[in-house]
Amino acid sequence: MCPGGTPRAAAAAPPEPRVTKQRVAVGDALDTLNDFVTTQELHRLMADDGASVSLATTYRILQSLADDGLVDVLRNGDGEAIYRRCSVSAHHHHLLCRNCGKAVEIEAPAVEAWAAKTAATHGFTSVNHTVEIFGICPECSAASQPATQP
Amino acid sequence: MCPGGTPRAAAAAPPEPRVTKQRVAVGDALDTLNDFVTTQELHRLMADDGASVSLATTYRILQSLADDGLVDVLRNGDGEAIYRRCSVSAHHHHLLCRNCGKAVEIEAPAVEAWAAKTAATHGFTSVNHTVEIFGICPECSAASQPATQP
DNA sequence: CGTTAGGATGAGAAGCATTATCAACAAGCT
DNA sequence: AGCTTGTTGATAATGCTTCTCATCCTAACG
Repeated sequence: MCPGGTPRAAAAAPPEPRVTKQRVAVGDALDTLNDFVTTQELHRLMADDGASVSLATTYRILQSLADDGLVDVLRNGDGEAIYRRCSVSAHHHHLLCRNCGKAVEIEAPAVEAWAAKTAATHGFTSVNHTVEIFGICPECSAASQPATQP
Repeated sequence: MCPGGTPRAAAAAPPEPRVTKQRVAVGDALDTLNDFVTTQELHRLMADDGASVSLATTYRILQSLADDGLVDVLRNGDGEAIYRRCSVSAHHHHLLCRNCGKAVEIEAPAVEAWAAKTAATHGFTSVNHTVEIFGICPECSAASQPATQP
């Protein structure tokens, strides 16, 4: 996820993207969110908010932000890419509610170490890993089990 | 992945799928493989092998097998579903080569425990998790780094 | 401050994986 | 053998993501 997987040789000049209103709109929209969203969801949110950014551009900008490590990317159960601006830039993982999308950032140094050690044991290099936990958060759990018929 | 997320009430009779030649073909094809494949890849492999199973059916059968926990499913970096018949039926994870697709099955009781504890701490229920490690295996690593210019 | 070059955008088409549809077929049972 | 019902195959449909290209706008320059 966050870790840079872009071994771009330090040769070409850093092509900084231009500051356009669309880029700002996407950035603002991400700032108002605490949960992961798909590109399409973010696009609709911006449309509802008055900002008009085309879907194609939304895809482009989110991808660009992800490449630069400015947002976290992971995949939901359906294989769709979901994005979120995370508060911590360090490597971390998530505990996600399958129902409402609520996300909790978690850190697990022990897991990091385990992953690195396991990979090394098998001789793997250029390693990265995905560790995500999906479940039902307390609120959704309470809401969806109001009456349990026998 | 493997864990059954199908809280199907124990009421309906167990609808065992019929033994058709297509199902057998998919099973055989999976047995000859040691690595994860996409549905499309498996479909082409079977076609090359003389077995003619339609693409739609391949999708159906793989999904069915996955539902029954007979094969492992996970997502590659592109979000595509990839399948593999695993030797151990217990819950486990994988160390995957990004280059050649080689997969190593790994077990991590400590990680399981950590995931369960973390979820419980935040009050999450119906929890499952994904833990996959991607990297470059020793062989690919050696092959792609023949000469290291200073 | 006006001009300019090239990256960025928008709208729609295109690409691709996956799923749905539905008539024809065949596995398993009596 | 005959019947019932789950399966299959071919194709259409769906939906996410990427590509194309004419137009627009940012950033830099004169």
